[in-house]
Amino acid sequence: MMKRNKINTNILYNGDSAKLLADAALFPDKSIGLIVTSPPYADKRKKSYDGVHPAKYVAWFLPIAKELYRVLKDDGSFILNIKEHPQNGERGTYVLELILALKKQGWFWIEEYCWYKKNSFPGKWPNRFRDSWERCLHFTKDKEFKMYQDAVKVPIGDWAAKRFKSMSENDFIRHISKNNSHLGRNVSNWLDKKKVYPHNVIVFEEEHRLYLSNVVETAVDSSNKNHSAIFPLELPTWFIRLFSKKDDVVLDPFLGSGTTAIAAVLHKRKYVGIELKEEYFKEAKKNIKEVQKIMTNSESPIKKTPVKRKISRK
Amino acid sequence: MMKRNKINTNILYNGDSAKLLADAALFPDKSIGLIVTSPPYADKRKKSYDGVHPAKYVAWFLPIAKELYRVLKDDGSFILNIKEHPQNGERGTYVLELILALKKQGWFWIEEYCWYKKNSFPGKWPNRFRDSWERCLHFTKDKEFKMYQDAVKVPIGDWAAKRFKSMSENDFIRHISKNNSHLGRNVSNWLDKKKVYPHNVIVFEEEHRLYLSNVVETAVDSSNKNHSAIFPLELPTWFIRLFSKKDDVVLDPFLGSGTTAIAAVLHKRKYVGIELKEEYFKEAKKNIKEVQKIMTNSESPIKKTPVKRKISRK
DNA sequence: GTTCCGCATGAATCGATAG
DNA sequence: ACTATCGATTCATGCGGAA
Repeated sequence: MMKRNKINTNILYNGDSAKLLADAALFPDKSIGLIVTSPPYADKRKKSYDGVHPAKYVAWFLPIAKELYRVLKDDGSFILNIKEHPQNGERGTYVLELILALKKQGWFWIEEYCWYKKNSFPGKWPNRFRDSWERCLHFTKDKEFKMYQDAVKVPIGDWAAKRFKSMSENDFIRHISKNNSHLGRNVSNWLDKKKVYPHNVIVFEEEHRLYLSNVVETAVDSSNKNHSAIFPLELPTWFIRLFSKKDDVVLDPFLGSGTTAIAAVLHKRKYVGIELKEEYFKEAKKNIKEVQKIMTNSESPIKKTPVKRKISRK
Repeated sequence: MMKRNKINTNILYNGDSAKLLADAALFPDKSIGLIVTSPPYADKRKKSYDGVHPAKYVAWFLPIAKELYRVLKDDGSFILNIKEHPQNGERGTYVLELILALKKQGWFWIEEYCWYKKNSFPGKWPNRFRDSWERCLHFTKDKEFKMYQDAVKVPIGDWAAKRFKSMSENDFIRHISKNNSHLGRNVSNWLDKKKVYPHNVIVFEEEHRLYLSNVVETAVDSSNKNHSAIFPLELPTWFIRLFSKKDDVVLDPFLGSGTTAIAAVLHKRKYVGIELKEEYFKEAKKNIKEVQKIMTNSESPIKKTPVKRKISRK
């Protein structure tokens, strides 16, 4: 029988994903429960990241995906956040080609979640509107996989979330019970109980906001600020809740400044991160350390109500 | 010089799109300004429509697309509303393959709009959530094409958030007590405020609702009710406003019960529709006739405020 | 302690200009 | 002709200061 190494967790590697992942001593077979990543997009951010030419994108990604397949547990999931940019006025096709290629590699393309980003970059062009959504592609090795749907249930939504967004829940209940007798006090129960499953369009409304203690917020903020890719904490959080449980190992082979790992730590998952650029690597390390410190001190740094900030966000 | 026939407009054909479109006497080159359609999806709705096997979908669609290319004006647009269904637990790839194949045919893939359907079909599955979005693929023949962005501008910002922020508590209470008209007093001011360009996620909120006179509503309702593909009037309307102007010719080669044509008539565009099933063809004809009748009687049957309904919507 | 208004800014894109 | 750079365009959000 083959001897299987145990994977080192809660660790960051500064290096090339393709090479590091290929090292079975570092990354044993089937040692990862969930992969969540947002790789560098093709031909973008040349200055701050290593741009990959669109025509070579699939070829560049496939060897990495092959190792991801190897290291993922059979019932694990691989979430790929990506969106093709316009090139010469039309959308590039490399993401479509990548999906087809990954399937040939053995992956099942279970689902395409739509991440609807309401605050997309402004701008105006003669041929298109602002790009306000990205693909979150869900791949698995097996058609049977772990999915913890209850972990991402949301308040019933439309009503409360949309129309009374700016009010806290308590204010909301107070107003209702004061002014509208036919809804009465049950609203409180109703709000607590009435949680529903989300759908495959992911929108981070007020109810998804994570309110963190100051230190964590600062760490997260700085992770978002200096990395050119905005990957809000809420996004990996959602998938970590949905596709992993406590103590599972979460891998991000393009960690950036650490958002996926931070989300993992906050949810008591183990993380493994890889980042090529030393600058981001160092920052990720620093940010994660901050969050870990909090986690050892407090049981639950995730608040459901805003925490007064001491430190300016600047 | 080649003699060019003029296309007959405001007409429906009961027959096969591939064959009818190939008839250059009926459909001269470059005679159509905009194509909006939601073709039968692969392998679905077998009972009510002609299902196409997923593996044969691209091959089935390409000859049609070739004729669409021929009949479309050089500065026109082709909007394809489609979404692959899960098959054996994973998403099918035929839509991806179709995009790639259409590009080979000469089409430019300008954009993929995401139609976010908030009230998606209910259901619960172990491996996926409810499917709440569909692709609206935008193809053109040329990188220069007509786009009337001002025609689809929307009131600024996100509804509820801004609205309630600027309302006094009194307004808010009155608002609640009014209950189901979410429009309090101040909101009318608010609605008149600045309009902004939308983005590439299409959500039909309250402000997009089209309030129609009773007869039109009845026609539209019945068109939606009996056709198995739910294609709300708002969807073709949005694209018709965005990519065509008055008197342009709008084609839907899979007309169903007439929604695209109804939207065209309501906006004083000319329509051409093709529908294979006689049942839908007849219904479309009836529905469109109703709407046309209204249009000759009234200048603008599109109301911005609700019209009292005489007939229950069920 | 609140709410409100103003302002900076962010995974952008196109077209023109320059090399 | 082809690539590189720059300016113009645009809006949701969160923060800071004022009322």
